[in-house]
Amino acid sequence: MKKHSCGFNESIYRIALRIPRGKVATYGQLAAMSGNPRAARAVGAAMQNAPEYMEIPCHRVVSSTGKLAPQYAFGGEDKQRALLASEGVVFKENGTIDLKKSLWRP
DNA sequence: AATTTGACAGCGA
DNA sequence: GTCGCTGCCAAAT
Repeated sequence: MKKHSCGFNESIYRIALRIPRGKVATYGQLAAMSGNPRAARAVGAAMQNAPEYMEIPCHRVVSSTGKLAPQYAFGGEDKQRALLASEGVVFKENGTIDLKKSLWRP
């Protein structure tokens, strides 16, 4: 046994991996599931630190407003949008995610 | 050990 | 309906 990263991050990764394909979860939602409904920002930080070998679908994690991550996060919102759409996520005309239909429901 | 940053969320004008 | 500011948490430097 050894100390991996901090427990908080671990919880976030664990939940993020539970997000089914075709659905998306908000940072605040992951935060609430990990036990800190106010740690939405910490979730974002955790995602940024998320090791690639974990294969975390961070592209399925979006803001509560249905807005996607900034350009520097995935190489372009357009890219993330196409990827999510490819998985079955429903988007609105304005390019934001339709959380009404694609929000992950545990 | 302390300070600053950050891929947010919620409320108000 | 759009735009901006504040508040919260944890990690990294």
